[in-house]
Amino acid sequence: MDKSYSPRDIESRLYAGWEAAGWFAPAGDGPPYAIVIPPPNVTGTLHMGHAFQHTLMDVLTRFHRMEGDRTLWQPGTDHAGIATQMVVERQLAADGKTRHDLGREAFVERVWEWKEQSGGTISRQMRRLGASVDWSRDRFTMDEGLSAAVREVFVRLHEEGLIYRGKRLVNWDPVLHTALSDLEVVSEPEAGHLWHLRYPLADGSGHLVVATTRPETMLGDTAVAVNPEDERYKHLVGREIRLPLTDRLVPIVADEYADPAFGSGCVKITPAHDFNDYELGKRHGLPTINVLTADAALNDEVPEPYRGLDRFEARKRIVADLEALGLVEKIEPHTLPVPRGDRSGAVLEPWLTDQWYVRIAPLAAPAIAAVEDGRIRFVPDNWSKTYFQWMHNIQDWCISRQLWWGHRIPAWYDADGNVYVARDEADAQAQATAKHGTAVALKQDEDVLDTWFSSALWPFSTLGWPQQTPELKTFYPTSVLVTGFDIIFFWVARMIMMGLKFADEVPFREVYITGLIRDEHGNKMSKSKGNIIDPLDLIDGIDLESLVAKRTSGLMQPQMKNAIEKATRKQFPQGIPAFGTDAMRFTFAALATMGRDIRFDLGRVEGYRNFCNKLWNAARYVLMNTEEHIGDLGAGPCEYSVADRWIRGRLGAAVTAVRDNLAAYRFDLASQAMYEFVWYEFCDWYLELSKPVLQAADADPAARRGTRKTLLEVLEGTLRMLHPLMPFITEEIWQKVGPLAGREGASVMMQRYPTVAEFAADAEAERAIAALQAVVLGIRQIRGELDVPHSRATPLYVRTDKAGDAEALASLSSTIRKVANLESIELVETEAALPPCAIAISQGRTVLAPFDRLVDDVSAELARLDKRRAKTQQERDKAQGKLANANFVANAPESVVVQERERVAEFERQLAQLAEQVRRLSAIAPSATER
RNA sequence: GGGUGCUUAGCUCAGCUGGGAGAGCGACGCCCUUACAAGGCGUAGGUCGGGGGUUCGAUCCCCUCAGCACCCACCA
Repeated sequence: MDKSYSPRDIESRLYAGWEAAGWFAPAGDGPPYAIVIPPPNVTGTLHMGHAFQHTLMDVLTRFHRMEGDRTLWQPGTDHAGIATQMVVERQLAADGKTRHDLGREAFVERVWEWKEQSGGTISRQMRRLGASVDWSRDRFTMDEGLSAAVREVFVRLHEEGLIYRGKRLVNWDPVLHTALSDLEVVSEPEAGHLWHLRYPLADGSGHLVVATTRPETMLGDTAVAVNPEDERYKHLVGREIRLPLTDRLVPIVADEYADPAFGSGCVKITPAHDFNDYELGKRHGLPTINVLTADAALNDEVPEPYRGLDRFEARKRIVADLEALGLVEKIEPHTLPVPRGDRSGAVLEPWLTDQWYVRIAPLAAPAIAAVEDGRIRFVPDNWSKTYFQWMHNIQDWCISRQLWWGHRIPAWYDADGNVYVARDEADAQAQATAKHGTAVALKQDEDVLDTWFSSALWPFSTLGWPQQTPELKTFYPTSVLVTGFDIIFFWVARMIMMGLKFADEVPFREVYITGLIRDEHGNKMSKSKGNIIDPLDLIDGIDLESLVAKRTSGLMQPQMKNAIEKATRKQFPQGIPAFGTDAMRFTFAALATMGRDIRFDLGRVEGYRNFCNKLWNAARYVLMNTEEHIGDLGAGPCEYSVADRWIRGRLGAAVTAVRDNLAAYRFDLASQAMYEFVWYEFCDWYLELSKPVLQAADADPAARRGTRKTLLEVLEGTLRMLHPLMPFITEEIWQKVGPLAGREGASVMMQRYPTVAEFAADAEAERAIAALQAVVLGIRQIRGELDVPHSRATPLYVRTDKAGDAEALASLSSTIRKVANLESIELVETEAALPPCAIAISQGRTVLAPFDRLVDDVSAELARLDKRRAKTQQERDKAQGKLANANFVANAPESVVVQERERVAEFERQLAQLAEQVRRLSAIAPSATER
């Protein structure tokens, strides 16, 4: 093995082997365990959020596979309607073309081509992550099977009256030319104005002042509203306004919607272009006058001079014209929420169009109940509140999109405008023929469905629904969904509704909501901020120039380039080193704390890269000490030392901790348990304790065999424990260690996950090693604080009050001497007869080393002792203070009081010892004490 | 307006049902001890955001204030 771990050479080789062997597919007859992947955009690339979530899903998948579960991680991709269509349209735009130049059929063909061309990227990247998805079951939302599921659901919902078509006000994107659902609207406050306009009364007796942020919509006004309780205007209700710039007379209506405290208390009402006005218009039977085109320019409903003007152009013109007429009272600056499309960024318009909707309340009720009664559990639980809040206020879902890329709505129209919803055209034709008594020409609806419509079916459509496939029976409901909070409404809620409706069961038992990966300053990672880190660059590394180029190319706002370049050069002066997949995965797991966003810290990755290296070198040590002796292992009896028995038990404890934490989705604590066991117990202690046995010339062969066996078995068990988090390095090492440890099988990934039964605790060994550790830590502390090198050997005296220490230390004395570099170790009853010593005190034990063997000057030791004294005194005073409180003694549980008393006694003992020590040392160096 | 988080060491974060404040990175000192300098050993550093309450006892429970972040709603 090489001296340091280099992930590059091994990772892709190992993955290819696993995949070729078919080990990612569900196997065996254990209990089913299934996760469906949140399908990434088929034309997308992997970002940090994917890498994070995929890591966690893979940890769960690999763990359950090793448990013997029939484990399926279902992969697939999403057609991502708008996003994908936009990409291809942008490509066309580069050639100066639009999709209309190609026509629908050719355009869709072109998108399929792009999908074929770029669709493999995300799969390749997932392979680099080690994701053990069952590629043989890879699905795409526009596969024929999944498309059939979409049509089936649409038709059934329509049959039940849960899908309807209607002319309603929708969020219209005038750039993309499509309707959007409420969820696709992002409203941010933006600076604007409030125009106070004078609307003359029809009888010429004066005017009302209305305040508006959208003066251009006035041409579509059909009323002015005042509050019914507003004394100022009560008498005007029912009278009319002469709408400026038009000839129209509009009524003054009374409605609660008008807030007397806002502006003048009068509101202009434009039912065709405002959601609130639309509702008000319905209440009052007002006409709706649509004054906008699909491009959000003024249409022919408005007076001639304004026709064809863009909405913002029209705004200027109308305000100017009103000003000329003396009808503008004042203009105030005003901050208002501006609705924009989440993809296009265009300012949206409420616009009257025919759209398809899902009547959602009947679907929402059972979905709410499923979470309320615990059939679905959110982790962390507080996300269920978010879910409930949205579900209780849910609005009908606009599912039609005026796009070309997506599932075409399965509805056909005849010449009379009758609609036939059907699974296919033949069925629609049959319906039409029945109605008309003869075959008629039909035309399919031009619209496609919202991408999330097909995503909502993902947990069962990928398993073959509506066929009752064996996979569906086995793996539905799936075990857990791992996803981000940002798509709880878009996706999670809708899967629950559709799953309950069509698969008769919840789609998953648990929903683990991950935090969002942010940069080191807590900012969202985004291309435009230039703070993106490509997960593959963490794995393979990247030099500074390439990183800068990557971050500054293709920017939407080129003026950001310099700032981004500067920040990047400052943050990564050396670029990013190659950390390897396992280090990155371990980092994600370690950062996966509950309910919190994650600031991605490169320092952590480096730390876990070092951890990989540590494991690698520990394995080197084990192999160096066992490989040549493998034949001897079975050649005679084995004798297991205290340390051997201890480390087995410690591994068992770590396994328990990992299992418990994985069950609770505490990936952070699971990774911590792994880290601490490997580094602090296995490497720092056990490997050191094994050296005296293996290296001493006179060691007992049986003891050597015991230690060699333990090294192999504990390392092998450790590799299995680590494998779900660090698949590559564990596999690489296991290929050598597994067979030596007597394991059969071709891969660690197909081994059983370790159990506590394999690595049982040994209380006696724990006690003995605790004594050993106390002694070793004592002399280390003395040497460390006195700046004495480890190489300076010394005799050591130990005084102990702990039962069993004497035997333990006696039996371990040669080991301790070697590990701590001691000339001798001797148990003493009293310190009186000892030479002047440096001292280290721990609970119940005192370690002493003749200080003249360590340092020349006693003052250093006296300074040490004084620091210790101050610290100990502080602790004692604190404990004593508690006991001085009569209420504490009276009310606290007996055990707590006893514990506190014992602490005081222990501190007193230590203080006395320190004082005695000072006295003795001062005797040889009086000058030092008189300082 | 409604809701949800967060505030603990210089930085990034743990801290389970209230009883002696932890880790990683960074800092400092010593050590090239034949698995590992991507290492070993040791040390320093915190009034747990402020205030109040409950309690014998609060980082933890309650109230309140401040700051930060996010989600939903959207008074023209």
